[in-house]
Amino acid sequence: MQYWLVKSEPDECGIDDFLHSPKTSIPWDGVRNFQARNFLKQMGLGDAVILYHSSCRHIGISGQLQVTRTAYDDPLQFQLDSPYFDAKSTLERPRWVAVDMVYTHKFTTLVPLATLKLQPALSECYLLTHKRLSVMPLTFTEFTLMQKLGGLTH
DNA sequence: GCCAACGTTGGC
DNA sequence: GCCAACGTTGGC
Repeated sequence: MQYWLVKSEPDECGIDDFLHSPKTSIPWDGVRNFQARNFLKQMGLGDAVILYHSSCRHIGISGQLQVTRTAYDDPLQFQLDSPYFDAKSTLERPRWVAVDMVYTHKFTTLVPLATLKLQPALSECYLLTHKRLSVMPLTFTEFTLMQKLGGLTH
C-alpha cells in the first residue's frame, strides 16, 4: 500500500466531479512531466491518493481517491486534436501513461495550502519542496496527517 | 554535454 | 495579471 498526492484544477477535475459519480473510475490522464509520469507508473491497485486543488479560489487538499487501474498508455498522446497530443509518442514507444481512480472520501473541510505549510510534519513533503510537481508520493505519516486535517478519522 | 532561451506551473 | 521556480528544448 502506497500513498500519493495528485494536483488538479477543480474546474477541470475536482473532488466534486468524483463525488458526483462515486462508483465510476475516472482516467487520470494528460500528465506531461517525466517525474510525475514516473510516479504514476509506480502506483499500485488500491493505493490511496489525496486530491489537491490548484490554481483556483480555494487552494488545498479536498479529498481522497483510490487507484483502480494501474498505468496504461495515455490515449490522449495519440489524439491529434487533443491538447495532450505528443508528436514524439509512437504506438511502439509511447511516452505517457494514465491511471484510473475512483472516489473514496471528500474531506469535511478543504484544508488550505496555508494550513499545510504550518505543519512541521509536512515541511519535507513533496508538495512543499517540489512546487511544480503534479503527482507525488506521500509518507504514511504525511498521508494520515492530511486525512486528519481533512476531518476523516478511522 | 553544457547552458541560454523558452514555456509552463501555480501561488499570490 | 504578475512573476518566481524550474523543467524542457535546441544550438553549439
